[in-house]
Amino acid sequence: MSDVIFDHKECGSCPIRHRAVCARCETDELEELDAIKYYRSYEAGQPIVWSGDRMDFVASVVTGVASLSQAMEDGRTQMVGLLLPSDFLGRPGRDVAPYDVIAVSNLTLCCFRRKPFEQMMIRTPHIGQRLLEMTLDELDAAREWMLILGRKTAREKIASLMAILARREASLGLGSTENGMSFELPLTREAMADYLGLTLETVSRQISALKRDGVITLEGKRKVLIPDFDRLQIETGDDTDGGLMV
Amino acid sequence: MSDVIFDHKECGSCPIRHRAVCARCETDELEELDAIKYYRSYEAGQPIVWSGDRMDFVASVVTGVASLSQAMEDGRTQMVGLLLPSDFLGRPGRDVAPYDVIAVSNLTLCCFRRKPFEQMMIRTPHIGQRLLEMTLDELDAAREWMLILGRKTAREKIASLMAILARREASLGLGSTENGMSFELPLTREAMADYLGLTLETVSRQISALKRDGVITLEGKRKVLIPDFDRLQIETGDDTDGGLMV
DNA sequence: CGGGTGCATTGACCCAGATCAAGAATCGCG
DNA sequence: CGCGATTCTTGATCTGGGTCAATGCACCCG
Repeated sequence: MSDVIFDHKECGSCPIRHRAVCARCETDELEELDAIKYYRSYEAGQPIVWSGDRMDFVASVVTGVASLSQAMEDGRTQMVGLLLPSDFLGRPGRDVAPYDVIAVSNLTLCCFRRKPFEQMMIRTPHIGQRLLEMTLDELDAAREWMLILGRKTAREKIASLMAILARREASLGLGSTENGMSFELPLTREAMADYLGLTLETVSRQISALKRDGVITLEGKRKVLIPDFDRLQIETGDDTDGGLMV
Repeated sequence: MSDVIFDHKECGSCPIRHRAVCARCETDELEELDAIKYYRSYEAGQPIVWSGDRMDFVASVVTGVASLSQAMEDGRTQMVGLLLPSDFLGRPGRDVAPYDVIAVSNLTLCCFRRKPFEQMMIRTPHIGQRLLEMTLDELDAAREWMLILGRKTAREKIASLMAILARREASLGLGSTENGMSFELPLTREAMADYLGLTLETVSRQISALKRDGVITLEGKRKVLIPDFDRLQIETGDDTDGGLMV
C-alpha cells in the first residue's frame, strides 16, 4: 500500500502520513493538525462507534487493531474491514458511521476533530488527494476480500488471511527472522471467522490443517511463523504475480 | 446514492454529473471537458480492459451495464462491481486497471482522456471532492456486498440482488407500475452467479423458488416484477431500516 | 422449416463446511 | 494455587449448495 513506514512510537500529527515522513505537509499545517488532535484508548472488545452513530472525529490508528463490521439482526455478522496501525478511520464529509467499529485488541487512536479537519482539507488539496488514494486502496482491499468471500475454500481463506497479515507485518519492517516471517495474530478465532465468512470451528480446523501440513507453525495460539511464504502464497489460490494487499 | 437523475438521452460532458444538472460546473469547465471527451460502444460480452492493462481514459456509463471482476487462474471468477448508467469507470491518478472490465450488455461509454482530465481535476477541487464522494459510495457498496457474500443464504443473495436492481431502477425514476416495481434483468444467470458467489444452477433454482413463493414474477426470462417490495426486503434478511444501496 | 447454438431449468447425488456437543488449554483473579 | 471463565480444539452428524447430467426453450441462420 505504501512505501512509507509508520513509526509506532510516536503518533504523527499529520493524519495522512506520519509527521517524520510526510513530505508534503508544511510546518504550519502540522501545527494546525496538532491543535485539533487528541488521543483515545480502548480496551479489547470495546465498541468505538455503532452503525448510525454520529462521529465527530476522524482518526488514525496508532497501536492495536479495530474492526469494521456489519450485523444482521439475527446475529450473523460480517467484518468488512480491519484497521491496523497507520490506517485511517472515518470519512471526511460524512459524519454518520456506516458500520460498527470495535476495538479488537487494546487500541490507541489519534483523533482529529471533524469540523476543523474538514475545513483544513478544503484549504489543503493534497490532503484530499491523499484521502482519495487511501479510499481507493480500501476499495481495492474490499474487492480483494469479495473474491476471498465469494470464491475461496476455507483453507484458501485462512491462507489468504495469514498472507495478508504477514505482508502487512513485513511492510512495517517487522516480523522477518532467519527462518521465515512471523507475526502475532491480532484476532481471536471468532473474529477471523467473522472476517472470512466461516464459523470459528472451521477456522480452528483449517489452522490445524495448515499447521499439520507444515505451511505455518504456531507458538502458543497467537504467534504465527511462516517458514516459506511462497508455499503459503500457493495455498491462497491467488495468481502468483503479486496481487492486492490490505 | 444521488438525488440527481441521470438523463440517458444525452451524455453530459460533465463526468461528475450530467451537464444539465451539474450545478457546480462552470461553463468553461464544461467546454474543457467537451474538448477531451469521446464515445465508445461495446457489444455484450466484449472486454473493455483486462486487469493489468494501462487505461488512458476515465469514463462514465451512458447506457448498458459493465462488470468489474477478478479471476483466479483456475477459472473461478468473482464479480466485484457492477457499473450501471451514470456510474463512473476508472481511477484518477491510477492508470493500471486492477480488474477485468467487461461489457455485460451492449454498452456506451463517454470517455475522457486521462491526462487532461487529471490536470483539470487538480485545478478544479470540487471534481476531486465529488470523486471522493463517489469512491466512498463504491466502498459502501463493496462492503454491503461483503455481507451478502459472506453471510447470506442463496435465497437471501438472490433477493438482495433483486432489491438492489429494483431500487436502482426506481432511483432513475423508472419501473414503477400500478401493481409493483418492475425492471429488466441486465445479467445472465451466469453473471448473477459470478456476482453472488454461487453457481448458475443455484441462481436458477432460487429464482424459481422466489417465483413459486410469489415474491417475484417473471415475464420471459429477463423481465422481473416485484409485487410487494417490503416482502422482498424481508427475504433479503437485512435490517428493515433502509440500509446501503448500490 | 429444421437443426444449431447458447441460455435456462430441473433432477440426482455428493461433499465442504455448518451445527451440535464434548473436552482441553490458557488466563486471569481471589 | 485453585477454580471459574474464556478461548480453542476435536469429534460426530447434518445439510445447503456444488457438481454432473439431461432436457427445455428461444432465436438465428442456411
